[in-house]
Amino acid sequence: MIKDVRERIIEAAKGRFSHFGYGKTTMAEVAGDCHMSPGNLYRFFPGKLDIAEAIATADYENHLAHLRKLALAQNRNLRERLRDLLFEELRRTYNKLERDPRALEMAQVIAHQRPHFANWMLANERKIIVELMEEAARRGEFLPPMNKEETAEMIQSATMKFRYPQLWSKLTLPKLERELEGVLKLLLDGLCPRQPERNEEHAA
Amino acid sequence: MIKDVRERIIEAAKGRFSHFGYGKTTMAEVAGDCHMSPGNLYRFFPGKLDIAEAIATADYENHLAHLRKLALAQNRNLRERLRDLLFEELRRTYNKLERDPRALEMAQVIAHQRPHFANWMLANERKIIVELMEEAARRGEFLPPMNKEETAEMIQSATMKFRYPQLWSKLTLPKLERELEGVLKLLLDGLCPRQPERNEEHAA
DNA sequence: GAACTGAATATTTCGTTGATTGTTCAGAAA
DNA sequence: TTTCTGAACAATCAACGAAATATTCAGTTC
Repeated sequence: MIKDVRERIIEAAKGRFSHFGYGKTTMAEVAGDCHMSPGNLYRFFPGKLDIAEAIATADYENHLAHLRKLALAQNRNLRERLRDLLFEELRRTYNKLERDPRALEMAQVIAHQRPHFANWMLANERKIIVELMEEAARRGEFLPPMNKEETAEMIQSATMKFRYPQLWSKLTLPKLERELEGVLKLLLDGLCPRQPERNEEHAA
Repeated sequence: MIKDVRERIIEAAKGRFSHFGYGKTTMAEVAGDCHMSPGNLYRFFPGKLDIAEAIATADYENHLAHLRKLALAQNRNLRERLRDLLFEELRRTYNKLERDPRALEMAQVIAHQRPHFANWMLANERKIIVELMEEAARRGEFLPPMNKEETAEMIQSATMKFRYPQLWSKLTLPKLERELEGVLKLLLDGLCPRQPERNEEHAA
């Protein structure tokens, strides 16, 4: 049962990080779990943070595949698929933190030290939203003429609150879901019907 | 020229806070500026943080009055007034931070030590959005049947990103405005026309 | 007695130091 | 040659005493 060394390191680190937290885990411990010296870890990863990033990346890519399935589900229409997508993201974040509060520490460390990581996640999800809309167009579901990339960006903007646990301030999952439901309804249906705009001088 | 003592304290503190920052300002200095002893400050404020809160409150109530004017402007319709409102909030936050980076420190201290303060601000603005919609209904502008309180909450949810500079990550004001413009358009017009929903089992 | 002082006290912040831990690398092991 | 070790080094952290500062209050002033 010889696993790839890199994989063994990741497994060991995953166990330590989720048991004791990122900060309280030492490279020596991870190395010890793998029956190797600390120095040897650096042949496989540039540093401790990169181990955490590898763990997060693998986990996230899993999630991403799941999201893509929801976004392209055959038996559901545009609204339903967008809803499934956004709800799933919210639930995953919420449940992960609920089950394992130490996940928050890792998320924060990575977000702080590797700002590009959060951007990369957002870009991935935006791509899925675009695919979702393209698929809808292909199926003949009605969509107003629009720039799909831009629309996806706006959908993300409008649902930003549900991606940052720091903004949730004690709200329970049901309350968050109710709120997301409301935002989504507004995004899909609009507050008021289209009407001729008088002019556009404000945005300059 | 005898000003109310409380007012003089606030003025002195405002000067110190915006010059040197909240953390670098001592009660002794504020007292000195008012030609009084540190102890005397406590006859007018329970503590240092309360002086900061008083400053923020006064400043914010000013802003609020301005927002209300925009929200109820006679010569503009629902869309335009909502737009004016949300843009003004964004611009105010952006400009305040741009002009005076020390404002961020105060905002953060207050938000952290007095969580109710941020909630109070949100509630005030929500109230204005409700008034805006009620006024629109009164003027005969079309609005779909809906709970106005709840709709206002959702509008706030969807524009949360524009209230938290920490989420802006280097975006310039024009870029933020473009983004708010897009979100607003989506909120008002909707992504796709209403259609019968098949069922509602997801939210459970 | 109401307004205020300023020294005393309680709390927080700060800088230093020792210990811990991340990282490197010269060389051993295979 | 490739893989790995472990001691050396550098960066970070935690503890703790000292200084700074917020807050209190017995007493003074008017």
